[in-house]
Amino acid sequence: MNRKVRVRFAPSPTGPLHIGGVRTALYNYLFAKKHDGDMLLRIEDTDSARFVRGAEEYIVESLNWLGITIDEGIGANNNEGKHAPYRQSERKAIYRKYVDQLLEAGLAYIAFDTPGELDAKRTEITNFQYDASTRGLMMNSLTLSADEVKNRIAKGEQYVVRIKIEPNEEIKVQDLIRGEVIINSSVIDDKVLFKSSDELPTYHMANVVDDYLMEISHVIRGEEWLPSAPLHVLLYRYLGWAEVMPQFAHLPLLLKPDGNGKLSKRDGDRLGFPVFPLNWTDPKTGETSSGYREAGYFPEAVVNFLSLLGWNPGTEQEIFTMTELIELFSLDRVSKSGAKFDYEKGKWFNHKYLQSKSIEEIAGLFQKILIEKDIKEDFEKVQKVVALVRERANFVSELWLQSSFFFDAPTSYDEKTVQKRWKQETPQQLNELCEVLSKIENFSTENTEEIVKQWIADKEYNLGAIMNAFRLSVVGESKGPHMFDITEVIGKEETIRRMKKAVEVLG
RNA sequence: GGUCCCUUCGUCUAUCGGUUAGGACGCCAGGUUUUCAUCCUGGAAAGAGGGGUUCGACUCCCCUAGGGACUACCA
Repeated sequence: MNRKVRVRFAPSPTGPLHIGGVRTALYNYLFAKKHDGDMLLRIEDTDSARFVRGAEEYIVESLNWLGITIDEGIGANNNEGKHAPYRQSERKAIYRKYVDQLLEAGLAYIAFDTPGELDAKRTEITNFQYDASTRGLMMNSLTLSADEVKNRIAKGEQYVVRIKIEPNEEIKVQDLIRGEVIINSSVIDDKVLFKSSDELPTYHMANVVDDYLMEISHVIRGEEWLPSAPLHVLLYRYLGWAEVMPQFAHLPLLLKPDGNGKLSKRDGDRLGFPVFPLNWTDPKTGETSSGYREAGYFPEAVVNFLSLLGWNPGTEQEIFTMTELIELFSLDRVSKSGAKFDYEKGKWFNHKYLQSKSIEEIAGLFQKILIEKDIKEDFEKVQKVVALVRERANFVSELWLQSSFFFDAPTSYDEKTVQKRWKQETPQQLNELCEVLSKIENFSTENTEEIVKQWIADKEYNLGAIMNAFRLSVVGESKGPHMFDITEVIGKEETIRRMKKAVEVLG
C-alpha cells in the first residue's frame, strides 16, 4: 500500500513544550519532509483539569522559532485543514460516535466505580488491575442489569467507558525502530476510553480516532508510549481499522545529564541550563524557566544538536542545515537507547554557528545588546569588534565580556597583571610610546605595528615587557585580541588617553 | 512488585562476523601568540559479566547484572 506520508505532533497543553518534545516534533518533521509528506499539529487537550493557559501558543511559537513548519492543523498557515478541528476538546461529538460503536459491539462497557472505590480496591488487593479477572467484581454494565445501568445514567451518575480486553492473547506491535514487540493481553488493563464527567475521551481513544480520521501514516512518538502501543493496536482492530493502522516508531528518551532518569522540567534549573525552547512563565506561580532562545542559542544550533541526540547519518559530518537533515534523515538510523543530554556539546554547536554566520548578522544582534547597555556605536565599529572577538565566544551574549574594553576604558587594572607586568621603568617607557604613537598618521593595524616594533628594536627594549604593559594600560587586564587590532578600532586619541591614565593611576 | 524496552570511551555515537574498534564534545599535553582566548597537532579514554553458535564475535542466541519507561477517570 502506497500511502501518503502524514505524521503528527500531538502535545498536550499542560505547560511549556519540553526539549524532548521538541526533538519528537523535529523527527516527525524531518520524516515528513523527507517523504514529501504532511506534518500536522494536533492539540491533545482531553484533560480539562491539567489545561494550562498559553501553553498552546507557546508550542506554536517554539516550533516556529525552530523552523519546524506545520502543514495542517494548529499553527498551520491557514490554521485549518480538511480534518478540522485540530483541538481534541472541540471534537467531542466525533469521539462519542466511536465510543458508542464499541459499546454496541460489546467491545467496551460502562463502569460506575468511583475513583475512591478504585483506590480502595488497589489498597485492598495488591497489584489490582481492572481486567478480565476482576471486572466481574466491579460495578459495571457487565455485572449490573441493563435496567440498572439505564437507571443510574438517567439519575446522572458519573461513569466511564472501559475497553473490554480478552485475556491471553499475544498482541504484536511492529515498531520501525524496535522491530516486533509482543505483549500478552492479560497484562493490559481495561483502560478508560471515555469519561462522562467532561464527555471527553482519554488519550488512548482520542489518539486512535484522530490518527485514523486524519489519515496519519506514521506515529512517531516517545518511548514512554511503547507500553500502551498494544492497547492502541487492539483499538484499531476493535474499531475495524486494522488495515489502515499507522506504522509505529518509538523514539529513545532524552535522559538527565547526571544520574539517571528521564530529563525533566526541573533539571533545567537544577543544572543551570534550559530544558525549554523559549522562556516560560508559569501563569499560576509566576515562576520563569529559561529557554534556549533567550539563553542566546540560534535555532539552527538547537535543531542540529537535537537531531543528533538519538540519530546519526552514519558519516562523520556533524554540522547540518535543516535541508541536509531532511535529506539524510531515516528512522532506521535512530538508535534504541536513551541519550543523555550533554549541555557542553550544545554550546559547541552554538559556537560553530556563531562562527559560520555573517559578521553583519552577528553585529546586528550584538548592537542590540550594546544599546541595552546604553552604548551607541556606529555599525561599522561594531562589525570590526565582532570580527575580532567572535571566535572566542559561544553566544552573542558573551561578546560583551570579550569586547567591553573596545567601548569602555578600563576603570581598574587587574592586580595580578599589574604585579607581573608593571615595572619600575614602565611609566617612562609608556610615555615614550605615547610620543611615538602620537606621530603616527595612519593608525592602521599594520602600520602602527611596524612603527612600534621598529621603535622597540631601536631602543633595544624587551618586546614582551612593552607589549604587556601596553595591553594592561589599554585593556586593563591581560586578555584580548591582537594589540594593534585593538588600537586601530579605538583610535589614536583614545589609545593615548588610556595610556596616560594608566601611568597616572599606577605610577 | 509486574510488563516491556535498552546496554561500545565520562557524554553523543560509527561498526550491520574478520578493523591497530573510527569520529565529535569534554579532559590532558605540546605548538602558534606580546596577553587571554581561539586555532593546530598529539594523548589518555570503550565493547557490563557469564555461557553458547562459529574457523572467527562488539556484532547472532541464551542467562545474569545494570539502567530506563509504563503500571490514573494524565498525556
